[in-house]
Amino acid sequence: MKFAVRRALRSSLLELGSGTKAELSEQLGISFPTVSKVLEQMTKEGEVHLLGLDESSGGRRANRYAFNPNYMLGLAVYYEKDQSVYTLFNWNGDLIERTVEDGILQAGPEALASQIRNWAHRYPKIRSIAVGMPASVRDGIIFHIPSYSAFQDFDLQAYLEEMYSIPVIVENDMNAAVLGYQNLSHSEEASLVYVYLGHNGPGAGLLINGNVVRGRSFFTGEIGYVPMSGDNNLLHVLDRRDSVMSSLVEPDEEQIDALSRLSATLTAILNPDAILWCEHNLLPSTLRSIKDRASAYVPQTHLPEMLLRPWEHDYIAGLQRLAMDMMISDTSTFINTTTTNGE
Amino acid sequence: MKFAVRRALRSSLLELGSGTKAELSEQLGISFPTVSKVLEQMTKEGEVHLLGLDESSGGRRANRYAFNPNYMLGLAVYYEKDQSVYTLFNWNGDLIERTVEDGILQAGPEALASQIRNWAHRYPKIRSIAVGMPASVRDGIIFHIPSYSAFQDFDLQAYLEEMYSIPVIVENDMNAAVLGYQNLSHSEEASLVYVYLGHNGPGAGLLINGNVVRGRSFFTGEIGYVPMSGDNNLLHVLDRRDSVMSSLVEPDEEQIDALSRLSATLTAILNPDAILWCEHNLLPSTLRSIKDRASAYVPQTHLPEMLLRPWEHDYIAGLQRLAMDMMISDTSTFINTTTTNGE
DNA sequence: GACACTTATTAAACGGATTTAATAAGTAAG
DNA sequence: CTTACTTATTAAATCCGTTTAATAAGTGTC
Repeated sequence: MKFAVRRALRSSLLELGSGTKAELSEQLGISFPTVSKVLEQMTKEGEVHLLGLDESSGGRRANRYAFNPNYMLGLAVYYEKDQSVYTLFNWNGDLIERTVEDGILQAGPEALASQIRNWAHRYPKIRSIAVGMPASVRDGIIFHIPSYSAFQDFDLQAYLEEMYSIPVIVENDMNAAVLGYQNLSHSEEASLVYVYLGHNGPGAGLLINGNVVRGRSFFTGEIGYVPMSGDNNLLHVLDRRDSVMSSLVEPDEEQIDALSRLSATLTAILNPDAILWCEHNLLPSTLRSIKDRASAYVPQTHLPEMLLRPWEHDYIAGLQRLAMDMMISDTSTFINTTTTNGE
Repeated sequence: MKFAVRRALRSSLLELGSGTKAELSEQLGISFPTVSKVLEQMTKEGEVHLLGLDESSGGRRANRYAFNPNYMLGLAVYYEKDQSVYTLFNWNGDLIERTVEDGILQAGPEALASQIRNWAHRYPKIRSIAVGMPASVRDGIIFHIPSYSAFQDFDLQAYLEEMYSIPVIVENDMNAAVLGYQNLSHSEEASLVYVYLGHNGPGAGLLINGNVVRGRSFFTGEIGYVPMSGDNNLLHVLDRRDSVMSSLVEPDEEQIDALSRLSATLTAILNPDAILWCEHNLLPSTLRSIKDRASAYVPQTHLPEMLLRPWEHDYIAGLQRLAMDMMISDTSTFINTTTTNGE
């Protein structure tokens, strides 16, 4: 059986928005008859719609096809201490519904699963769920989570997949955010660092040549430990007052210097394409100071782009992208047609 | 035409040393008849030899095949200021011939090509050439080379391939070394940092999740710029006396501290599997001091393996691996043996 | 040493995707 | 309105690797 062709067609249609059989065949390097047959089947199943006829380019007019954006839905969720944010979206990335609930992490996996159950029942078209967690994650297993011991070493992916028979992916918050930026900026092969300076201490998500870096012991991105001048490290410098966030509204010289050193260090080691900072952590003027000062440490031409970014937005975008990736590989239509628990 | 099967057979035979048709079919997931046909062809061409019959496992005894190690040869060369090292090896990685010539970089590409010409003529079986250079390289083009302006922005790969019609790959010295270590340690997906502390200032080769990192502007691994305490950076600290190498035979406290900070920084940012140091740069006791001190900056469990390595050895191994990769994909036998008439 | 049994290899049938040919649908010129 | 030409789609033939069946080559037993 050839899901492969269908997968390829899905991602091409996603990329192009719409396409004729000839275009798709050309783009994918798959022969016209094969594309034609699979597309025919997808049309019959309702996954693809016929948009109409193209303008003639001199001969017979071609049929133009597009994905039915509501054929599958994806659910992106992230959990933080004080809130849980659910985003339901369709194939186009359009927002269908968004709700913000209270924080639920302290209640453990069951509580989390029961909130998700709601969504799965209300929208049987949900074909994938992407879950963001403030934790180290590999292969769906939560390896290191600071304050919520119920999740420690818990295989959240298997747990949820078992429960709802829908593909689930679990990802760390900063990794999801950096994937989100990658997706929004269409930089497939880029090396990116997404820096977060928040309540739980600083942290970073790393993408190198387009791939997430996790590290041998899930310690990647623990930039709080980067040594600074004297006996300090970055965490010490940033955390000298009570709240990190408020302190950086008016950062002192040493804090600016520390972030410049971090930028220079990242440049000298990785030479990334961009460093992304959360816009609620830094003022634009602060970022300018950091950039200026960093060029004292490292030749300016090698400094990456430095941008202030809306973190929640990128985070959700990353989760959406992960959910989309799973939907592209979805095989459920081959096995049987959707069985829904009516209301 | 299906090179793919042949390529797969080559790499399987390389990995296993030898195999029966059934084993190879099993290992590759390719059907027995297909394996059989291609292997038959390879035997006819001399690329593969029949070793003999296996012991019976209860029924008919199976034919065992192995690669003819001398069917193709690879040439690995690296150029440094004072010497040029040529290594000729066969499919098994056995050394066939090794010569060390005087440094030739200052003479420019033509001189280099004429030395290579010698080898190509003496050994027409050479099917690939891997060239190591103390320079930033991407796609065979030399982008940044400190003292040898004749090579600046020169497409060395195209130049040599054009000249000898043999696949050529050009790679940076530290990148080749880290690839060499990866190969020798059989760690396909590892993240590794290979640190060099030498005459031209410190530098590092980075492998992340098994892939070479080059950086947006070829600045990856320029660890001399990593900021240290006060206004120093790593280069300043190491380079305070005339020769870096001699200074590190008896490094002072500050130099040990600098290398510890570097190790801690790499750990906090990348959390790699190993950091490799050139054994001619550091004494074992120095490395122990660095390790001890690094654990003051970063929790010890997250520190990578730290090893002293024979740099030239790893460098050559990396070049050999690159040459081997090209030989596995070699297609030249298809071109000149299109007519297969019996005699 | 014939016979049953196991495994390797070879030969033939099958299937799926591609290449090639045929047909349908449209445009523009005369 | 017919004809020549262009392009899209459908149908038939082909190619290639796999699945399946048949044959060859051993081993051990009675």
